[in-house]
Amino acid sequence: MARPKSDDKRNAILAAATAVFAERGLGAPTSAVSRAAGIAEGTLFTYFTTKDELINALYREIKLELADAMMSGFPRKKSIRSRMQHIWDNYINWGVSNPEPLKVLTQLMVSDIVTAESRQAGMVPFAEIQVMYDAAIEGLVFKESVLVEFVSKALGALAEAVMELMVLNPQSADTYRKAGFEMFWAGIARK
Amino acid sequence: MARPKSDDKRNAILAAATAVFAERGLGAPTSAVSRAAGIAEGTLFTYFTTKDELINALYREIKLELADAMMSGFPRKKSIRSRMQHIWDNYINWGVSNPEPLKVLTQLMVSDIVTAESRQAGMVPFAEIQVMYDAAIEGLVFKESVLVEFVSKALGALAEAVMELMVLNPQSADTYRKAGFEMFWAGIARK
Amino acid sequence: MARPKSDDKRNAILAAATAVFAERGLGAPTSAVSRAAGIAEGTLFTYFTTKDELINALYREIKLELADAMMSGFPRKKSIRSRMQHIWDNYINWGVSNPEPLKVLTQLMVSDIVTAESRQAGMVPFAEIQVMYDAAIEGLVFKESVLVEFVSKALGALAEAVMELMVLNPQSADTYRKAGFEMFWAGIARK
Amino acid sequence: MARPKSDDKRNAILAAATAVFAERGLGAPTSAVSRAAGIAEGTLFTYFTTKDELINALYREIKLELADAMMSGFPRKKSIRSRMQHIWDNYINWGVSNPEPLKVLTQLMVSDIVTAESRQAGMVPFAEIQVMYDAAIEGLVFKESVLVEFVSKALGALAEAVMELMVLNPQSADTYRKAGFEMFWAGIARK
DNA sequence: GATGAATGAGGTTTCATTCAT
DNA sequence: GATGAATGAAACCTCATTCAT
Repeated sequence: MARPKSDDKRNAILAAATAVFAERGLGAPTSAVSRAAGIAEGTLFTYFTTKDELINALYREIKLELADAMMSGFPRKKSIRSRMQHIWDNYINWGVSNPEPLKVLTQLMVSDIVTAESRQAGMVPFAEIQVMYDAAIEGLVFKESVLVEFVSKALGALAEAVMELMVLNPQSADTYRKAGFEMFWAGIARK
Repeated sequence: MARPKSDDKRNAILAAATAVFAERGLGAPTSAVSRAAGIAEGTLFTYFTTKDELINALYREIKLELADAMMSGFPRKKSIRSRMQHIWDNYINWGVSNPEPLKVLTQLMVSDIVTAESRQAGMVPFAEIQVMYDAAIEGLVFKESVLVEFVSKALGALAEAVMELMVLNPQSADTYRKAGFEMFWAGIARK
Repeated sequence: MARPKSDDKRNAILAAATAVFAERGLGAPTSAVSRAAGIAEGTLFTYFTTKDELINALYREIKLELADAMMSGFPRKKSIRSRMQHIWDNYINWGVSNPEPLKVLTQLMVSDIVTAESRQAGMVPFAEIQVMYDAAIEGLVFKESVLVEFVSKALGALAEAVMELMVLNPQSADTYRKAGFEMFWAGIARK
Repeated sequence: MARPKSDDKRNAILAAATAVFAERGLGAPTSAVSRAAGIAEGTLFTYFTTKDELINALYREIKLELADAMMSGFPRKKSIRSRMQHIWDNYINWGVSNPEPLKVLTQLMVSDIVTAESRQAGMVPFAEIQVMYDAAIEGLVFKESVLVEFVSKALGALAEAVMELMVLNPQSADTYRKAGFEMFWAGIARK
């Protein structure tokens, strides 16, 4: 089935789903999504044959947006630490300015509805970051015991923790952001 | 006095709920839980008036088990680092040997069904750990910029990340565990 | 099965049922009745094998109370009109001072749960009134076209109407009561 | 524009509800209603969001039909007595030829499910009758002690009583009908 | 393609009744 | 006899999905 007519409509559905799922959880009815998108209940299903498919598409979409945000202005020529800091800052900034996608992503990450394929696909746009990790390991920038998958996992976990704290205590936001990155870098970097 | 409400049955329901929710998510039907517990559909509701109440009770229950696991053999007399390490190791061990409660807890933590009261109650058994954090900050063991809430959040986030990696790559389990704690400690400790 | 031990308990159940059904309708759960009666859920069923049986017993009970109230001080020696007036007044008084039984009775009268037998039984205590009606017809006190069953039905219908109005507009209570009886008597009596 | 919500279907549901509730009481399951209406269980809820709403709609519907029946051919130019007689006869005729709506209406009238708003709405189509009552009182056709609300209440109560008797003893139907109206009129009219 | 009424399986919860204690 | 936990059949209602318009 070729791509349906209107990309606008598809995007409206994805945006609506983000808002609705953020507020009511993934269990929210598709009717709420279509209403928020300003389309008929049935129309949703010409763009996504199934609620599960919508959820998987949403996962990939948010991951893509996140990757975009993290890579925008990526300082390819600067030091590993600078690049790392760039990723960290952009991630945090994105999360803080996009609380709904962040909240949905959090739920998506622990949901069984998201398939292995979608998770795979969600990692693709982060390829460049992976490449950097590998280079950093090969270039002896990271401790020898550190494994690539640990780097990204730790960064993600710490960033999420920091974002949650920032939301709870906005006045300490900068302290959290700095402490988080320091912990990350001290745990990764050689010496 | 008729049959008393049995704690065994209550526990059976909680155990069944853990297994069912771990496999099918919090959206799993209560009928699946009662079937798994070996009781009639209606019986579940003499122990928990509502599905939401069951979920909240389950949250508190798992938190309690986790606290038990983390505090068992807690070396009150040893150094902060040792005590920290103890908590870290026990948390990781508990998670690895209790994958179902861990999975359910992960979902519970991002679910709107768990009330603020339950979250409050879930923190009570961790009071001793909080006390230790405070002492460590006052005793200048932690960096001056570190805030208490950051300590626990970071520990939790890193531990979860490490556990996930351990499940995915069991052969690197020890490397992850060690790297995780090192990152945590380096990010927290003075000097 | 012989009459169970405690008549007190049986009466407590009946009284509780009156209160509960008056407030929540006949659809109210038996558990609410037993709670109001201060007994265990199961105990109710040693006194009434079935909810339907309880309801039928309640119907007969209320009818009996009503008959008692209506016949107390019945002026057997006075004129038909006086005796009629007595019945009318006592009915109205009973209804006004016993709103709960009245409300339940109203529901009982249109409910399919009350069997033909119960309705039959409910009429027995009113036998003396029936006798009076017959005598009045034979004695040419009533119009020749008036049929006995019409007399009692009309009295009941008008009395209920009057009671409802009295509850709505207590300040016109006496006007209603008087107008009601006048209508009844003028419609029944010869000349 | 998809299938429009059909009035036919709405009416079918209302008709089915009348039949089902007449036979089994207001406690009858909605599934019985939808089955009788020849629609799916869920469809009922696209027309009435709630069972209570269905019941309230049914109340207003029956009241409307009744008003229609009572006012058809209303002799606006004739005497008060003639108009009163018209209303009486039409009410009785409607009740006798529509036993199911009558039975349901009887239950509806004592049910707590019917809201104050619905009762208010149910009175609207009877406005013209009210106007006539007022005129009759002002024009000194009624006794001075008679209050408007008593007129309608008494008429309703007597008519219902008469209808019940007619159903029980069809061969005395005319006697009841006549006696009923005479009682009503004698109780109301001056002289 | 868009619409939204129709569908019916399935979900949570209630409740009359039973029966172990 | 009294108790109240246990039972499981409904009950009402929701919702993903289909399909007539």
